[in-house]
Amino acid sequence: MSNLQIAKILRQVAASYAIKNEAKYRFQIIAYQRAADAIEGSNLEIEELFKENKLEFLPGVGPSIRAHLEDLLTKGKVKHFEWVMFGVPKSVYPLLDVPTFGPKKAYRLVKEFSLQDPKSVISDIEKLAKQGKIAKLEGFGEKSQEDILRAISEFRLGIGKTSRMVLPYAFEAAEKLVGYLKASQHVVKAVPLGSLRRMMSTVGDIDIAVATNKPKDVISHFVSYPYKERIIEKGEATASILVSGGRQIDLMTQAPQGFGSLLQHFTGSKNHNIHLREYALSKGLSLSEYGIKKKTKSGKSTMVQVPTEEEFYQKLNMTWIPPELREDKGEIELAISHKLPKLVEQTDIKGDLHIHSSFAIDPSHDLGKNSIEEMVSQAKKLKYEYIGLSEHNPSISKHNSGQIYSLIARRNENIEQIKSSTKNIRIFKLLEIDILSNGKLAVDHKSLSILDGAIVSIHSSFAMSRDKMTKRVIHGLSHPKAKILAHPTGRLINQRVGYELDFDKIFDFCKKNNKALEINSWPTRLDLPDTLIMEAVKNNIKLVVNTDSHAVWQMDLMKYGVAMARRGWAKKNDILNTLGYNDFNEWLKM
DNA sequence: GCCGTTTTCGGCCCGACTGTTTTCAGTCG
Repeated sequence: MSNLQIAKILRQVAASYAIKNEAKYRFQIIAYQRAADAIEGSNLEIEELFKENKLEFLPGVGPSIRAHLEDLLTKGKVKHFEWVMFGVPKSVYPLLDVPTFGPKKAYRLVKEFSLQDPKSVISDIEKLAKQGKIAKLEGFGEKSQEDILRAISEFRLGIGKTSRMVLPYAFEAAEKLVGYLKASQHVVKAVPLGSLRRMMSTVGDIDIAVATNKPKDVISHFVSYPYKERIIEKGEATASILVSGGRQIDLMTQAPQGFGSLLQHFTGSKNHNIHLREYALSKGLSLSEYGIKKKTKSGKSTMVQVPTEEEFYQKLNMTWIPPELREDKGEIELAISHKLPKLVEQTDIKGDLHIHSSFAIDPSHDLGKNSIEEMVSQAKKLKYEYIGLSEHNPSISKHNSGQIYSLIARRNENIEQIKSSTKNIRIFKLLEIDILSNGKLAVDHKSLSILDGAIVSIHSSFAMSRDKMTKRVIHGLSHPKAKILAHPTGRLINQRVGYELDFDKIFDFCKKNNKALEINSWPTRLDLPDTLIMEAVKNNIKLVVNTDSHAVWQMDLMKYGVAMARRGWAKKNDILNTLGYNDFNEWLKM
């Protein structure tokens, strides 16, 4: 059962509680929703966590829900869930997927019109709305009837449910909008926040905060955005629009002197904010996007505004928390005790080791677009100390091992020539080598011996059992020259989930044998994912941040890999390519 | 039902916006 399916069931339980007695089950509803959020947002498969007895490490899943999940995954049903859902027509649940429908509205309409069939309930409601029957109900009207019709039609078109954007695309979209907003003279500052600022690997909505003394003017400028499809809502301080492609953009405004609290609020994450606000409450403070409210002895409350985010956290006696950490994974406690780790920064990176040039090595996979010289020259521009050339190995179906050897040797000679005429940068002779389905490398020992090291990776036969795949990878990493496992999960964001690996075993092997895992910066890879980076860091596994560049411009993607490292709480000393040339070279030989 | 830098009991974030309403319910972030 997938994470999404499990989360959906938990949301149905929450909705059922809400339908039965919202007041009575208020906290159960929150608990089930929070558990659903946690499961949906986890990159790790719940089914696997369950098998490994690690469900308890999932925040928001306590003893009760954990026991229910165990029943769900072993028996396929849960007595307690059946009890909660008893009496709620099954036709309520499909409606919950349609925006603007919550448990109350869905239940009300299902009951009012005796709609029993979950398969047809959405079109049944659409028909009723078209017949004007919904507007006649008490509490409904023409406008809500129209809203329902639009929501259903947009739901059918997939608007709002479109796949989440990869980071660079989201940056581009946000930049375009910020540029447009800044054309208004009333905009003092405009900053993209939300998951984009936290550098999540994918971004759903684009959130933008504006500092202004004229919120009304800014909002009317915002909703006149030329690429707008429609206005979702428009108020005194905030507004939301839908742009082409079905993407939502949310805007919040705040006076410049209170902008710090808006930055904090709108950056999130939701769970970070909830935890922070609960902590503040225990100190007698109430937090919101407007500032910090303090109750005085007379019972009145005063509001303190803060212009910067640093001051916001400072007023709570906490260290400022980097946005990448704001996921409620322990950062608040550490900020209170001023013990947050110092995260790795892009300027710490001394070299990029996963570089594909256009050298005619006749590779098994795609060749780079630019020459070795061009890639090296770009590395110099980026102020790197070293670069690793790591084209794919020569195709094994087209060449025998002797031919493979001479292709690699020719590339090495080419590198040597460039080395002799190049100053201020060192070059490693690497290669990205396929781990074949039997675990052997696609290049033999003799060819490996003329390399400084090898990056190994999986590019075929993805559908393998977890056990077999783990053995395959470990076998591939066993050669002394194989030092780095590239894009370890094989995932492609929005395209495929990747293969299954037992990371406990991989970590163990890497630690004992001085191997490193790659954090691949390619926007649709971002692999390792942040949650696994966090695990790796906890286990003291060495990591390398690479771009996997196939062209000069792609070497700028390093920032995304570093962002993932930071989201995984990696410090400078967790990342091997922050080492100077000599130290890195030493490690390669280990 | 979850959770712990005042707590293993007793709390539980805070607000915007819309539609249908003369004061609020529902949904959303």
